[in-house]
Amino acid sequence: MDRRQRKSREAIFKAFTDLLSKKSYVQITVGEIIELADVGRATFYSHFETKDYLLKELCKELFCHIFDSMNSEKINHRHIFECDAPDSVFLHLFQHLKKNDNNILGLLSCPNNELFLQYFKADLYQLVENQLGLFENEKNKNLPKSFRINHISSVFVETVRWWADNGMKESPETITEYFLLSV
Amino acid sequence: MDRRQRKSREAIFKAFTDLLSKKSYVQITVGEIIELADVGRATFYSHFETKDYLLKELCKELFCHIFDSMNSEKINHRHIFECDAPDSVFLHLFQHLKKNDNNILGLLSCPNNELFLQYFKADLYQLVENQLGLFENEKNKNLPKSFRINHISSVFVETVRWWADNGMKESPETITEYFLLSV
DNA sequence: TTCAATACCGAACATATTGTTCAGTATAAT
DNA sequence: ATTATACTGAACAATATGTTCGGTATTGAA
Repeated sequence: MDRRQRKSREAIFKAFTDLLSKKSYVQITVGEIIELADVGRATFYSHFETKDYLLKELCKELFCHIFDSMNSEKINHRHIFECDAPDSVFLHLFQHLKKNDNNILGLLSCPNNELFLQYFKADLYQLVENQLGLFENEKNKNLPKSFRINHISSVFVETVRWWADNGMKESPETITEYFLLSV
Repeated sequence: MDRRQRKSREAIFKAFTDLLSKKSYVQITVGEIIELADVGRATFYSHFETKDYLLKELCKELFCHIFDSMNSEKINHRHIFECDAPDSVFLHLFQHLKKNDNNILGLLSCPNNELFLQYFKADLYQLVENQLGLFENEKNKNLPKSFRINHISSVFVETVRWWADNGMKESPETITEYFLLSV
């Protein structure tokens, strides 16, 4: 990719995430983004069809980052620890969220974040589906599969939201425990 | 209240809910509402500060309706059945939702419904808090109270959302069972 | 019935945002 | 050095929001 393109793209992302830490998605205008990113109006629209697409792209980047680093960490850990604890993948996710890379938590807890949650959950569904066996017990074994996937993903998101709304005082380990106890 | 006021107000509500059954909240413009309601622009703004306030008022009316009728039904039932089944209040809620009064389900499952969910949950929290004892078990008894209230309310909302997204094929009784098994 | 209060009308208005266009300029790759 | 391509920035049309105001119609009370 052309260096100019990359620079513009990154400037827009940076401006966008900076603004997201201050106000909610719907309150942010394209005018603000390009002013902060210091790029021309036409440049913005040559990169992103609309503001929604920008959010979509941002989510994609975030999840690539989180899931990739999660996978690589998992592979690394496998060399150190023999055990592959059932909850490790969610613990990792909570740990990444605590770092709050790129204001992802702001997106989770701000109003009018439905669009973001949609993307977040879509990725989460895959993860949960792979780990579905871990959550099976006497009570839930007869519930429809799609119901259980939706349920577990939702509980995860809501756990993060509660955590964020209450100042993230608990450690990732504690939150993982809360999550596993309530799911 | 002046009859004219009442008529305008109801015309606006009706137009709004009609539009909500066809498109999502953000896609609806004030212009469309007043055209369908057949009221002047100034009239709309003399009734509702913004479109968001209109949604807020609509939610308020819906919940008053649901909660009130729930309470009155509960009182009526108490005369017939001696038993006050622990799940009855949620079953009642599911039943009301199945009727889909005023396209409330459209609001639940449409994109960009965060604002509505906010109001929905706020009312739900009260209900859940009152019924919190019903959900206590060995696993969750040590979790923070606010976490549990948020958890149960979220699971309720997500259960309804899943139900609606899958065509509401299950009966309110079945969904109540799903809810109670997974919460 | 009369009358004062008030809700409504509707058009015009200022303001803000979105997304497009285009001619000119700067930068990259080869 | 040349060609291709990305950026600029201002202008533009289109759309939506929320306000204002003079005139009209309805209401509720005397």
